[in-house]
Amino acid sequence: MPYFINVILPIPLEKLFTYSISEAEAAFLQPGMRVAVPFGKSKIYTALVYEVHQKPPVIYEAKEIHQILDEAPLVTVMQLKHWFWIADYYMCSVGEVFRSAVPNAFLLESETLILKNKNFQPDENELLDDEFLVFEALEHQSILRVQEISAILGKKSVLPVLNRLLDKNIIILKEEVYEQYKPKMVRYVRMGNAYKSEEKLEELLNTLTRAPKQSQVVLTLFQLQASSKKPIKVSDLEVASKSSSAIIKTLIDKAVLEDYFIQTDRVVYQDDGANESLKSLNEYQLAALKDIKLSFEKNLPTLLHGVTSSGKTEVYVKLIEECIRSNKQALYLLPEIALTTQLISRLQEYFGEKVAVYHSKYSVQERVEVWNNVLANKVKAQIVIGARSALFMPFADLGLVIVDEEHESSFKQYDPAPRYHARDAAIVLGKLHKAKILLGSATPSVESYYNAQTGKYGYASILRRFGNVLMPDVELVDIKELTRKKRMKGHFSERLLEEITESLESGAQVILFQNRRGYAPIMECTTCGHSPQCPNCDVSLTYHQHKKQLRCHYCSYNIAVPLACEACGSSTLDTKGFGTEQVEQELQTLFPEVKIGRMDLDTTRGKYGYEKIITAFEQQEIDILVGTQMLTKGLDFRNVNLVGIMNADTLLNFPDFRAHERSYQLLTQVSGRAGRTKKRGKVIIQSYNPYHQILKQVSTGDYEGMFKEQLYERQQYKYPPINRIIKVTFKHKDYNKLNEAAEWFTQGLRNAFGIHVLGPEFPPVSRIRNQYLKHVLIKIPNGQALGKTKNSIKRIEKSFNAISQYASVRVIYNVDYI
DNA sequence: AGCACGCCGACT
DNA sequence: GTCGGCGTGCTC
Repeated sequence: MPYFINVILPIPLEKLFTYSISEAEAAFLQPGMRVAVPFGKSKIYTALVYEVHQKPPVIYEAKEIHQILDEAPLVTVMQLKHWFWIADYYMCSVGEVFRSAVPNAFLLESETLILKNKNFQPDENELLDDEFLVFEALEHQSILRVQEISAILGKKSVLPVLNRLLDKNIIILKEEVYEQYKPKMVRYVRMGNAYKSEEKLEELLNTLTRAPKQSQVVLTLFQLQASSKKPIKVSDLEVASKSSSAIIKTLIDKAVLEDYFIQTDRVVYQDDGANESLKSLNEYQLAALKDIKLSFEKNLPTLLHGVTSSGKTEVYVKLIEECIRSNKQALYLLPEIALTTQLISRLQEYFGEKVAVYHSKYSVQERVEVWNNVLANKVKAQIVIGARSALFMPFADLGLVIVDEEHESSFKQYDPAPRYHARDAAIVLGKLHKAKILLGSATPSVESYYNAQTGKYGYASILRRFGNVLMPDVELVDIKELTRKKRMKGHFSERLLEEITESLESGAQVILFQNRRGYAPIMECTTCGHSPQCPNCDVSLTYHQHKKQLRCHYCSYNIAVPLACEACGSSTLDTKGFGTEQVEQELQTLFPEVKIGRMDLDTTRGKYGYEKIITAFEQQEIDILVGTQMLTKGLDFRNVNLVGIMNADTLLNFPDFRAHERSYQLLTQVSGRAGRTKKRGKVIIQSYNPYHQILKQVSTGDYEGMFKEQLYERQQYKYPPINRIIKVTFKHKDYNKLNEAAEWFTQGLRNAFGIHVLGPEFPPVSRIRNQYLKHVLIKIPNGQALGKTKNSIKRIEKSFNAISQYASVRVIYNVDYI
């Protein structure tokens, strides 16, 4: 009786693939185990077993699997269920979910190796030049990679040569699969077998009298062994004996010492014994906690609306504590940029090594370790804290899901697929596990607040700051008037400068917010009006003074700053607009004595770039910190009492229906950085339009007002949360083909959904990396069945792809587009 | 998505 | 004449 498995491959194809297996393999394999399978003509992929069965495929012959990679399932059945939900809801393949859900190290791929055929002696004279080169290389090195052959021959196309050699029986090809994950081994040392007895040892020490360094090492090893029974690390021995690795190596070579390896975990928690007990909650936190629990009893996901600095984290900690007490796992999701050492070490103080961190800056191996620990339901990974991808951990028994900064748009993955919203996917995950779900924010998204109002979510709030610190005093400054009267110093109003001076004099720190990096977004010739453009994208190049470059923020194209206008040749180049670099520079001119730091994408590269700036600011080595929206998240600086927003208008005028909501959130969050201790903080918002409703709502902390207004507008224009939206993007390098294709597809959509289809339209940046883009928005009324709608869209796509000239146009779906 | 196959222009 | 450009179709 034949056996088969259906597997998930990490590729963007809708279907599962069927492979044949032996009876023994069928008895062994379970859903969630990995197998290596041949795919296409030459590739071997890692696939995940979805089901084992006995139904032979009808229209094709199933290939055999290459090998089994796991002894036990790596992925749980619950996860598979969750993956299928994500694939279905966000309109992508399960394979794509698979690809982004597991650590990269689990997805080994094959590499073609070229080996010499030892059973065959060719006549060298019959070989062509390039064939001989490869043959000769194989005489020296028995295994070659395709890439190496390409280097030997000095050309790219090696396949024809390899095929000829293959025909002549000179070489054999081998697909090698390799595990990327190697457990970390620590090297230990002990005495060699020959020297275990005391007399031998004495003999040894006598022979070593002329090698004092070596005998020192041996003696130190004895001391170390005497003081502790534990194995001795080579590195420890080296330090303790004040010797070098060369000396130890000599001893190992002489078999006096012997080294050996033990596997260890890379992620080591340093317990400094400062297990701080949880601060007791104040009355407002307690009240919120009570409300949360009431709503948990009704099995509702619950929104915790707590103003900035109200102590939401303490409430989370209480809930986590209860969760782990009942021996369940907890998931704590945060936006990437809020995952600071500050917060992690705080949690580790409470929960010690039970906390596992999972995010993109961790190495492949570290991620594998967290994965394995969660899968085995180990105590040391009972609490997983991480950015959005942490929700893909293989939880065995999840009891609590917390999504902090719930409103953050970075929870939505933009590229590549799956374009999921971590908050919503986490809610679904939580429901699968029957876990408690808490969303927290100082400025909830309109969606979540709406859900709380309509009873889909429970609701709890903390509307006081911790320790009764007052909300900051927000002052709006009209820079339109001031600019007209020429009373601005660069981009600073007098009011802002006054406040900065005052703050610095009182020894406090200042944060300045400008949501644009670089020096100026545009460089322009004042003679002819020409501005340098990116050759690959439809944008002006941004001027970065620090590096004396013009850069494209979309494709990283860059050139040196030109001395003269490339269009008319005049040297009248000027800049338009301003970014963080310029703010920093002006500030330095205005306050020459003051230390200024800048925090944006350009200064936070590298694993610890971000940390360094934050630490410097914390330790008050920096007086004024200029930055982009990176500043907004979860940073807790005690000594900041002034926050300045250089220009609120770029935010407000962003062409998107969420621009106002987002401005409110961003401005409120930045403002929240001011005055976190006793003294009341001050916020200055500069704007050309200080009478804007949103700015007023920010200054009075009127969330409710903002929400009502936004909801009204969304109702009027049929946007979320009233309707769902799916954004369809078309992408192609040929402008005309893209237009035609988008038009064709949209017509199909209009036939199906009528007026609920908007577009096609070019986005503000209509070409990126030489690919033109066009968007279509589909609004789906609440009553309309989502599944059916998606099916109709997929049907339209099918007939679209059947038109050969359109087939090369990429179609990208973004469900619940943000 | 890869990757092979196949058909066309530009160079040793 | 080959090399490599990319358009097309397929993957159990």
